[in-house]
Amino acid sequence: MRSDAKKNYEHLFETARIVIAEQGANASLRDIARRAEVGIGTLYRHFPTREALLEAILRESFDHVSTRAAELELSGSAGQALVAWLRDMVALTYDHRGVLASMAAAIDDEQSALHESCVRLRGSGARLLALAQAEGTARADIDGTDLLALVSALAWLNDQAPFAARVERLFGLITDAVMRPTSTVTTP
Amino acid sequence: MRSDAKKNYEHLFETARIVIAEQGANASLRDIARRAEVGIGTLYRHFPTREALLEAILRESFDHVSTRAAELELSGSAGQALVAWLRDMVALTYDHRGVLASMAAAIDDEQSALHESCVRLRGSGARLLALAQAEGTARADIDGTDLLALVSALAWLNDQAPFAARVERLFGLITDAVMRPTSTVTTP
DNA sequence: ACCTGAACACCGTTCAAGT
DNA sequence: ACCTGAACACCGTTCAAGT
Repeated sequence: MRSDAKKNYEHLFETARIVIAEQGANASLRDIARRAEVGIGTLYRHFPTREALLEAILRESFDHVSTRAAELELSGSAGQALVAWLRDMVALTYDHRGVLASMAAAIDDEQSALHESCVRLRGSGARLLALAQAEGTARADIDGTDLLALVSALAWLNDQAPFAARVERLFGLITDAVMRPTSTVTTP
Repeated sequence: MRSDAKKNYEHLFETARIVIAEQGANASLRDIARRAEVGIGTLYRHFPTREALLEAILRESFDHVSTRAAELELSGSAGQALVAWLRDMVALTYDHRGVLASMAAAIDDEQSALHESCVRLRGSGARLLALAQAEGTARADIDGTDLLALVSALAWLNDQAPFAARVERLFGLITDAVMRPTSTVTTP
């Protein structure tokens, strides 16, 4: 990359980070270009889709959650590890309003720049879930996609003003539901 | 209302119902006016805001849920009544993609044309919840707004393609969580 | 190689001019 | 009274013309 292009890229990236933090993941791309003082075409050259821009901005946070998840896999209690992962995921979306809708859409869309990251994230949760299920602390009738769905739903609630204050409590309710082993028929 | 105005109103209403069923609650208002073959100003005259249009379209469904809720209040099991109400609410949003975001926003916004309907809806759920709590079949640490939040979250999941197929199962999970009485300290 | 911004096809919303 | 559609201020996205 030419040095002027690199400068543009980085300035665009920092500006986008600020604007998206302010206005959420659906902020105007035109506005980002304007505030970065580059032509709109330059934004499209560096980030051909909105997802590509989001991916760049979220990459750090994604990596953070993945790394933590790998650590958590080695921790003593699989149940506690799973709850910690759920907390990490909710925190991720606290920092980035409105990204969960894009992330949800990316799960089944292999063309999306967010696809790989989201699948990887789901995988990290799925592994912790499987461990907790094997341990008997998580209910057996859900999978990694269900888990992602639940976290996404909480994140969505967090974006709705009248519900935001209740996410904490509802997080507890949902965690309870996930962490309660389904009653199994015990043969004597 | 003059007869020509009434005709416009009704045609606009039917067209909007179709377009919103097709494209969801965020369908283009311009498109609705075009398909109804009236000027865009005519749409705004009859429905000054998008919420006003949604309210008109949803009124029937709202009334249906409210009426059912009143009947359910009289039924034998408050717990079963509450679950039935939750099902009704999810069904409401099955028929009207994308309305829950507007409904959520309307809860705290007294200016919204949807405000009254949403508050009434929340009230009907809250009463059923209180009965189930009194009966001991619903957990005591949530209120009507929490209930609406949970239903809204399920409805949102239903709008996300990769999660839609799982809403049934997750409905069960969340219902389980709501219907489990919180363990209380029993004094001997 | 990269940047620019006009151009195109859309929005939501308002309001002067018409009937 | 009511309807119309141009007008305004925005989008996202593309691409010919520039350096």
